[in-house]
Amino acid sequence: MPDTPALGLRDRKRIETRLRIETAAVDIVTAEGLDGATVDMISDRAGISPRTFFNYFESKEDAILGTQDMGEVQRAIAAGVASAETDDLVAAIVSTMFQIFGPMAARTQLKAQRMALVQEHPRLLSRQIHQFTQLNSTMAAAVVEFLNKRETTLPRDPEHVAEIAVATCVASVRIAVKEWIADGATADIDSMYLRSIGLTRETLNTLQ
Amino acid sequence: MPDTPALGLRDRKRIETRLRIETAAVDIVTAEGLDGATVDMISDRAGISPRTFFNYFESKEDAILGTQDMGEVQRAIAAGVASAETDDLVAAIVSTMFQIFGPMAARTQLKAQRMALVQEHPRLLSRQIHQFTQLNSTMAAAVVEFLNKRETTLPRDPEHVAEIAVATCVASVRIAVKEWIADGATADIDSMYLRSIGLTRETLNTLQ
DNA sequence: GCAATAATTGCAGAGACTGCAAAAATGCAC
DNA sequence: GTGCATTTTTGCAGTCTCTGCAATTATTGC
Repeated sequence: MPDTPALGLRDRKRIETRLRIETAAVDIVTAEGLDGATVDMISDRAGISPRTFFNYFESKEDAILGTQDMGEVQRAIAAGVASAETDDLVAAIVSTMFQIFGPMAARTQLKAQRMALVQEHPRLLSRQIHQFTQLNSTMAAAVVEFLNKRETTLPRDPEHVAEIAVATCVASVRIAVKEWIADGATADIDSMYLRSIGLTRETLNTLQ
Repeated sequence: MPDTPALGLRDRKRIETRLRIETAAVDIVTAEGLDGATVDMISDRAGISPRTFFNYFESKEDAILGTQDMGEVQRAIAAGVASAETDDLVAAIVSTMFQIFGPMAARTQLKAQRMALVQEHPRLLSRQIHQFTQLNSTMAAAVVEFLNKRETTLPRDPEHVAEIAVATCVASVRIAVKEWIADGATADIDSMYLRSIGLTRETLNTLQ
């Protein structure tokens, strides 16, 4: 780990404010529904002005989803797939996703609450899919790297094959998470991971 | 084909108005960009009041995408997969998609223009993905049917495997279309279909 | 033609979001 | 701690999307 550059008061406050907004957003939407929650209400509970809300988030939906710095996540994903120790592509993709999103998903009440909201409100799901779509190309690029390193015979069309591979794995993670939520969000990350891999394998067998 | 029940003036006008709105929306967005185009401008060109615009479409994006009756499409998809003559699941899914969306996509200038817009504007893409996501469960159900009929050994988890299978095939269709657009939208539907199948096969081989 | 039904419209209003410039908070050098 | 530069917050005015409601107009079946 590189030295944390000793965040000053200004930065710490910013992070804290951001979290306060996210929490307020999720709480109010949980209580009042997606349309019942207004930016005014959220700002009010977070103790900021409505104008400041939009300094932190582009939209109400982003605040609810807690859109984090996607650049950060992108770099983590690329690094994760590239440095995977396995030669198994499915395992490389899925485990990278779990390394990155797993801790987010399972540890805090906020994240669990948020995931439930996403299942409940199609509009949020759509926005989240949009975020993931932006990640897909990064992941696909990392997968092409992966293939370049290990396979002697590359697919004829590595970029496009990589995109489909990513779509497949992402779908299996999404479905494992969906079931995790349906089960009351009790199981641990490892079992989600295993389930996700299992689903992918079964699907491949079925499709072949 | 069942007799068309001889649409009256009222219904014909409605269909025509709907089309005028879609066309106006696509034209103006093409010219002015997604944010440059307002509902007022679109309504104006379509010769209706802004209020009427919202009688036809829930949002600006829907007008641009020309959201058609999804119930119709859902039934067509279910029927298509169920009645596929092949035993090859990938072929069944992909060819059904092409049967339904192919004619839409390739025949008219409007549709081609629309597809270009979707590639260009991430916000539209995510909205469209969202629409497809809603189709996914219908398709997945049809796939489970398909598996029930043909496979002696069902996957342990047919519903979820079906969802992932659908996601995989949809992704390959999406990417084939994307490349079709990139190539200037010149190739025919058959070559898109073959390309889509080919991509899926290559991906499966790579992932196995 | 006439009544029933459906489509269009205007209007008023809520809510999301933006640009701008003033005010407050913070960081840093002295 | 004082003063100055930089950020952050905020208020305000304004645009745009979208909704409910009630009046108006068009289509239909009789």
